[in-house]
Amino acid sequence: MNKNTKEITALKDHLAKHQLKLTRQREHILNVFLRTEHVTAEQMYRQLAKKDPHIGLATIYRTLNLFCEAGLAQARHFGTQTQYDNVSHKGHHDHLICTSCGKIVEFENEEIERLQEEVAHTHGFTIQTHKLELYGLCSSCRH
Amino acid sequence: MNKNTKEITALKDHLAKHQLKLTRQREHILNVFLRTEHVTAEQMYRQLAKKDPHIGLATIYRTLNLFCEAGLAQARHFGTQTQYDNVSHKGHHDHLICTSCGKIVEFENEEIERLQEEVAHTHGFTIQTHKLELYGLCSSCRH
DNA sequence: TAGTTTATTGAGATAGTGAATCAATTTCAT
DNA sequence: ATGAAATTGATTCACTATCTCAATAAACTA
Repeated sequence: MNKNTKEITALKDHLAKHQLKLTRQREHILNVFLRTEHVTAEQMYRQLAKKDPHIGLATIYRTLNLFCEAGLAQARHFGTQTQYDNVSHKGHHDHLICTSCGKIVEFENEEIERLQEEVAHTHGFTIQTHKLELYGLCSSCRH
Repeated sequence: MNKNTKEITALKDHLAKHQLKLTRQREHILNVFLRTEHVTAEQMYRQLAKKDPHIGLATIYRTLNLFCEAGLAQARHFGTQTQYDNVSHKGHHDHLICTSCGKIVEFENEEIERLQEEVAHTHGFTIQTHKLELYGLCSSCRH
């Protein structure tokens, strides 16, 4: 336990700044969330529904959105669903997604990030966040 | 007129290859679609609903998906909606999106594309397509 | 600690997007 | 022109995510 101290502190900071409260549910959802890489609200709900007393679906949605605002999670629209990525323990990362088997590989590339800043600057934009997804075939699916 | 000849031909090719038919609706939707950069099915529907006889919403969805399969359009999940981008007259392009006013600026960057290939290669992936979106504030919204 | 204020929760209702259904219609090869 | 096959459009349906609101819980104050 308590590799999560840092994240719980980050959450508490955010809550304090916005006059929000630390609830049993929020803490519970955070603990489960920190153990995953990518998760949908629905998956999270099923994961938590086993416990008793269980947590309502609306609360899962609200809390995952809260995590996004607190910088602990990042929402990613993937097909028809929204995936919430855990970005607390590692910096921002981008994704390589296999269109055949669905495998997701994360990566980071300083040079690409730098070029993004450059592009944004030439168009007068200040970047807040970005999303880069590469779709293709992984080595096993290419045969 | 008929800068669109090329695209209509591309559509006809696709239809022929898949035993599909060229209908008044498909032609009509294509003509309107080619005049736009980004559009949702709903926007397209309202755009076309003025005409008489008007075109059903289901047909819009089906046809925009058809355009994607034919390589004339590209679907992009933006928040809860799906935007269809016109990619017929220009190559693939990426987006700068203002989180305040919603303005979308397109850009292309050879160097970034090259680095993407590089990253994919080191992970054993073969890229089919990609999506790069930079979110931030445009010059007017930054004040 | 008890009391009070304020945010949160959960169950269900609601909104919205996109796809499925199917009878009527249109396309297109013959 | 004819007929097989695809398409259309109105509607229904499935699904995701948000909203509503009474009941509850958190956190501040005395």
